[in-house]
Amino acid sequence: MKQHELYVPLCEKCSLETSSIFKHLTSEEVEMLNFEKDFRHYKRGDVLYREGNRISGFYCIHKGIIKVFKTGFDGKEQIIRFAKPGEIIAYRSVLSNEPACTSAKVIEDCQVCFIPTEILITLIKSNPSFSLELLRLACHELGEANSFITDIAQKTVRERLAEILLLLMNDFGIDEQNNLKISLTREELANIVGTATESVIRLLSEFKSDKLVELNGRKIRILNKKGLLKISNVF
Amino acid sequence: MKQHELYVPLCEKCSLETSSIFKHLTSEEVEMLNFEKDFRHYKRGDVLYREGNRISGFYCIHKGIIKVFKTGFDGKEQIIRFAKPGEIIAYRSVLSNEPACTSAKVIEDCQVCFIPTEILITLIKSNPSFSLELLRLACHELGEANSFITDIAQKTVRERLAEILLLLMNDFGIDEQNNLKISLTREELANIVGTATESVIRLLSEFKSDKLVELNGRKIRILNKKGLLKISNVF
DNA sequence: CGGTACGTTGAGTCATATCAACCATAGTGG
DNA sequence: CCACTATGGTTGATATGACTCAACGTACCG
Repeated sequence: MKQHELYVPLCEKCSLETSSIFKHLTSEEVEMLNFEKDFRHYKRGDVLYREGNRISGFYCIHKGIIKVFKTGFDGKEQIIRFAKPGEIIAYRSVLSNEPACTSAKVIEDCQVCFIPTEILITLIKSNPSFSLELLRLACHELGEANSFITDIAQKTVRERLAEILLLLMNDFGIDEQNNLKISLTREELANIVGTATESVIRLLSEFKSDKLVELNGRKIRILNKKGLLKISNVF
Repeated sequence: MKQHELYVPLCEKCSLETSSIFKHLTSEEVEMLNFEKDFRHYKRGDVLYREGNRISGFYCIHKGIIKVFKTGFDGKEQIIRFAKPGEIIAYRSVLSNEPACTSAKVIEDCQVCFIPTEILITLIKSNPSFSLELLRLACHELGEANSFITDIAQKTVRERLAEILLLLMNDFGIDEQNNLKISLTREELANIVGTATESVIRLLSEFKSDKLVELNGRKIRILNKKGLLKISNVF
């Protein structure tokens, strides 16, 4: 633990790099954040919090990737979103004053800052620009949720899978060989799309036959973006 | 128009009755609202705004019911939520600074107050309690959206229909004969559940055979709440 | 080496969508 | 007043997308 303290990232630097919601804080407020926050490390598979928990603060991702999901009736996960560096999670439960309605699990080893509820409330009360920024964020996420609802309700699994591949490409990028940078199990893919693992596998290999993607274990190389776009019916 | 001015509801009274997000405003702020807002009437079928529009303010419902929906790829509506007296719509687009991602149409004749964007921003900047209230609202809606996503992704149409009936019962209430107070076409029901009109019709008549509901045109009488609850797999 | 987690494929089933026809109702215009 | 049209509701027949179940391969790990 001790040795980590040296590496604790400074919020002022961090927010410059990530253009995060903290960009409008005064230097005193940033200092307070630096002082009050708790820097933590997590490994793939670690759980940050679980549905039903009361949470005493929110998390700002500094490094790594986290999946935020809900557990359905029969125990099946539904992935709601991912959080990557610069993004925050668990603020929803904290602000709506409800127990967490999602769980958060590490996909890629993480470094995160934990910021207690009181600090969040203090900032909201003292800095209107920060409030507005948070509101924008929440409203933006709400818009994305609405689109997702419409997609799941109306599109076929095939369309959704194509769309998700493109979305992952936009959100996490691709390497030099056009491989998706984010690495997910087939089950996780299924849990985003909202389908069975087997269906994802079958559709992926269809996409492969159609020269839309190339598969190497969990590596997915995007060969034909336009083709996927066409299948996904996004406009 | 002139004659309506007499009937313009006062925000101070309104917010007492509906315990709306405006409850923490100062009396000067309420006065400003009263002065700046525009009181409007709409009839069933009227459209308040459409997807893609830039909106110059948000609406607070005083009377009536509005459906908020997205239009999918093939023109099919997906109902995202309803708004009833005391609730506000379109604040999402205004705050996230994006064009509307939904449309809003009147289900039951409406009286609404239209409040310009500037006023909203002014209030957020000047009154932190109001910001917090708005944040709570947005976060709460986000939580509901997340549940809805999980439901649509994982439950059968049958389960969802049962769930929606109960939800409509909670949100809009029932009359003395246990009839749902809200009156929707079969198509609208389908567009909430995310299914085909014919499927809703068939399932409703199954529910009827199973003595769970009684049907009289658009009137739906809830006969067996526990039965529906069991089908819906809500816990 | 056995165990565990993940990936793949095949076969069979079922829920749900689609297509088509038909009825009821109400509003419209000539 | 009647034909006309539009809208909503219902039912039946048929097609099929997607799920489930089951078996098996692969790889990594202690």
